[in-house]
Amino acid sequence: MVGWVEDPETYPIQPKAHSLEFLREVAHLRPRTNVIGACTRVRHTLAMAIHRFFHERGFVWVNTPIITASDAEGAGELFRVSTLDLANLPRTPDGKVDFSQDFFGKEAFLTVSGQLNVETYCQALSKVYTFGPTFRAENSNTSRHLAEFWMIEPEIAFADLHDDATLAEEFIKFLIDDLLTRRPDDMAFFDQRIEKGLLERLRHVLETPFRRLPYTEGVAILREAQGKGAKFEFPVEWGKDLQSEHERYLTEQHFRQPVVLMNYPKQIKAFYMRLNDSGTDGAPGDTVAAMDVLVPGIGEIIGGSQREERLDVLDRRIDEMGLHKPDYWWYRDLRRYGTVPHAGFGLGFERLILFCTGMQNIRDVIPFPRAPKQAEF
RNA sequence: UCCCCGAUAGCUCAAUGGUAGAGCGAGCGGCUGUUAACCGCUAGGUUCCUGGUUCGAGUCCAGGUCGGGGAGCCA
Repeated sequence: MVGWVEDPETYPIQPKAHSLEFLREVAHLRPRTNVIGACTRVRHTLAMAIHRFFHERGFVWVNTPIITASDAEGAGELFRVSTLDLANLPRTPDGKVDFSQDFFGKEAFLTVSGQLNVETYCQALSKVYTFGPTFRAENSNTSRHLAEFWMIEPEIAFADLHDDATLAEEFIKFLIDDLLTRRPDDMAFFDQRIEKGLLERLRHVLETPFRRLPYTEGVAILREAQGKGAKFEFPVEWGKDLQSEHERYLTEQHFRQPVVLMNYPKQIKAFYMRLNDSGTDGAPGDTVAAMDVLVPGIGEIIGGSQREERLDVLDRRIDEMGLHKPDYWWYRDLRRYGTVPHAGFGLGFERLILFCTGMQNIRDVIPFPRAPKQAEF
């Protein structure tokens, strides 16, 4: 140890319990505390395990770009990347900002997902994944959202939705098992101080097969539960997305185990998800091969799908959703020049850490959280 | 962005509209084979900001800022 605390009167970290809220305000000093230290080691261990899981199975890590010119998924607000002088913006004749004079010669943003990019490498290398930072400019003020977070997105060729679900289940179980084996000290700490019963919860996930069921059946179960007196704030109706309370009822009350919900109504899912045959799983309307993995205590932790490989169907979906087809020219090319069925999913790294540690606030499991009005350190 | 709650000493929190306190921490001294120990003394405050009501505001009112919980969006 070098040096002394120059003024003990003002040194904020004391030999006593501090609130996590307070420690967030001293993010440059909080790594010296036991909780943040444990979170940081667990984060590292999980990151290593993620790479090992994929590497051992022949996946190739693809570094997708952080700066992108396409709002690929249409998912969420984007952070703009620009070198234009904000005080003196170049204008086109009709008064709009002239982005042709910007650094990239067009509008550019921070990525919201590496998925569309990683699909291009999936078409060549079969088993690939991304693991890197992702950005959402949404004004989300919750304990589960960050403006900058890390995401894991595997993509596998010659695979359908069930292959995807199997990969997701093996992935989650591998990570939990690896973490319990390599960090028993930190995990005992979390079990004792952060969430009583954490180890039991994780072992239960490890030992229980994930329950797969169609969205349509999930809706039926929820409506039946309502008939028996279960109260939900939001209505349960086929064709609407399930609310957090519905997802948590299924995984925490009804099944008491991880649940993979599959085959959602097409109108609530993204354009690139593969259209199912009409009536799949007895659905009253058209569905797509999408899945959400729900776990007790967190709710949705993984979202994935089989991708639409048929160009004519893909084009119809792009039109239906009012998207601008020319923006997706290279994504469509993947179908024009030979393609294979493929599938993948996305997992928020910090949400995984919450799930594995019992920590409550996502801002405590990333070293320097970025959120609305928060970028101090 | 919406709903609810909050902001007072370094930290965690008290304070019927009437002199701002405690515990912990800190400094000094004492005691003690201590383990988040004990005793005494001392220092430490623009009560988040702006405005308003009032003889008088930490307290009541309005607006704002920031934080927490929940929701939406989603990962």
